[in-house]
Amino acid sequence: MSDNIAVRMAPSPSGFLHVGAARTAIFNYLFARHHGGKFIIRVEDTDEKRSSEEMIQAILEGLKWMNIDWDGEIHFQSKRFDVYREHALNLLNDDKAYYCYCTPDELNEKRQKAQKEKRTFLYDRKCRDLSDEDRAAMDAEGRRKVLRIKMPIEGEGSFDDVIAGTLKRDYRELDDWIIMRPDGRCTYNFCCVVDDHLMGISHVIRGNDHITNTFKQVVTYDALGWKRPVFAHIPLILGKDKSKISKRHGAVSVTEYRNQGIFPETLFNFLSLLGWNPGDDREIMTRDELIEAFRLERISPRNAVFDPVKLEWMNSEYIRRMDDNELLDKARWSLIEAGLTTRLSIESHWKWHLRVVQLLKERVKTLNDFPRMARYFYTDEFDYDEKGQKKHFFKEPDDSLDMLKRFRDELSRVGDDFRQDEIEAALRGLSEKMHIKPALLIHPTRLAVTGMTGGPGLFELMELLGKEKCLQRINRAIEYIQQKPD
RNA sequence: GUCCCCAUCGUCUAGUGGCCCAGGACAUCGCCCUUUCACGGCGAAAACACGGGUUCGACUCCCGUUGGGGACGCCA
Repeated sequence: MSDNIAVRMAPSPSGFLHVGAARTAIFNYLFARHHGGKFIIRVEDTDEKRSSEEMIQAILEGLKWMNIDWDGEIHFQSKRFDVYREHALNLLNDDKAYYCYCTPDELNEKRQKAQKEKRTFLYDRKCRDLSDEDRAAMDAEGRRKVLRIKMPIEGEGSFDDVIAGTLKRDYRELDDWIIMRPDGRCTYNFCCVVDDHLMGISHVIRGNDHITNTFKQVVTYDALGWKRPVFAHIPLILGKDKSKISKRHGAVSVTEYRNQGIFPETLFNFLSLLGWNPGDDREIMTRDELIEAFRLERISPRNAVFDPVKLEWMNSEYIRRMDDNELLDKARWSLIEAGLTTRLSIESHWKWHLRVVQLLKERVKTLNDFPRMARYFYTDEFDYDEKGQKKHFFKEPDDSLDMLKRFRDELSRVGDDFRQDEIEAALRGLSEKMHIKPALLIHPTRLAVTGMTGGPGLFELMELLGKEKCLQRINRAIEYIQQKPD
C-alpha cells in the first residue's frame, strides 16, 4: 500500500560518520522500514577535491556497525554528471537558465564589497539578459561560463514541511544560483533535485541546515515540471554549549562511541530519541519497537543537546539486559586489548571468564569499564586505592595486621574448593570470636585482595580468585603494612 | 548584518484552551536495602524566557522583546 515510499541518506564524504548524520540516517531508516518503503544511500561527491574512497568507506562502516541496512546499490553523484548536465541543458533550452560569464574574481570582489557595506551578497543577474550577440562575443573570446537558474525576481516562495509547517521566503532574498560549473559538472542543489526525482524519493528527511537550499530546490522542481517530494527538516544536534556539535565537544563520530565501548543498539536507540519520542514513556526500545512507533510528525522542531551521560546510562541498561554469554562475547575484546588475558584463555576457560562478567555486570556502564574494574581477576599488578589504604590499612595498623593475619589463618583451614559460603562462615566466625563487626574484617581484606574499595561481593569474588591467590595477596598486604614507615 | 527556525526542570522530553499550582527519563541530593561499589525501592530539589493581547479560562492561540540556533559558496 505504501510501496511508493522512498527516502535516502545523502552523505557527503567527510571522513567519518557524524552523530548528526547518523541520526538523520536513523530517521530515514525508521521511516522507510515503518512504511515498507525503500532506503537509499547516495553519496554526494560532486566536489571530487573533497572526496575519497576511504572517507566513503568510513561512513559506510559506521552505518553497518549500527546495523542500518540500505536498499539497492549505493549511488555516487560523481558518476552521474551526464545525467545532471542533460537536465541542466533542458532548462537552458526552456529559457529557465542562462549562461553567466562573470568570473570568480569579479564575484568575490562584489561579495566583499557587500560584506563591507553590511549587505547580504546576491548575484546581480548581470548576465541574465545578455543579448545573443553579447553571448556570441563572449564565447568567441573563449570565456568560461557557468549555468545559472532563473529564480523568480519577486514574490514569495514557500513549501510545506512536515516538521516546521509552511515555510515562506521572499524571492528578493534569493539569487540566480549556479547549477553547472564551467567544466559541465553540476552543483549540489541541482544534482540533489535531479536525483531525488529520478530515484523516486517521496520524502526528503534531512537536517534543517538545508532549509535555505529547499527554497532553491523547489523552484528547480517546478522549472523541470516535476512533483515536489514531501520535506521534513529535522533539528540539529547541539553540544553542551548549545552550538552545533563538533569535535571540540568531544566525541562526534560513531566510531568514537564504538571505541568507548558503547553498543551500536544503544547509540541507535539513543539517537532515535533525540528530537523524537514515541508518544509514551518508553525509552529503552528495540529496533522493531522503534520502527513500529516511528512517526515523522512526532519529530520535534527544537534543536537537542547531546548528553553523553544519558548515553552511558542507556548503555548500562543494555548491558544489564544482555545474556551473560553474549556479554562476555562482546567484552572479551576489551579485556584482550587491555592485555589482561588472551583469546585462548577465554575460549578454554569460558566459564571462569563468564563468572567475572556476571560479577561485574551490574556495575559497568560501557564495555571499556570491564578491563578497569576486572583488573585484579587477571593480574597481581595493582596498587592499593589511596584513600582505602589510609582507612583500612594505616588508620590502626596494628589492628589491621592482627585482623589480616588471623583471617589468613582461618582461611587456610577452609577446604581447597574454597566455596564462598565457607569463606563467609570463616570470616563471620572470626568476627564473633574477636567481638568486632564483620565489616571491620571485610574492608581490609577486600583492599588486600583487589586493591579497591568497591566491587562485587567479597566472598564470591574470593571464591573465583581461588584460595592460593587470596592467601598470597593477604600476605602481600601484611608485608606492605609492616614495611611502610609511618 | 540580512533571512529562516526554535523557546517547558541542568539535559532529553510529555503536554495541542480547563485533566497541569505541569508528567516521565538522565544527572543531583536524601533515606531504605547492604560487607563495599553498583542495582533496586522510596522521597526531595528542579521548568512553562519576558511583556502585551485573545478568551469565562492560557504552558497551550496571536503580536512584540529577549535569548539560542541555522543559512547566506563555481561546499555539500
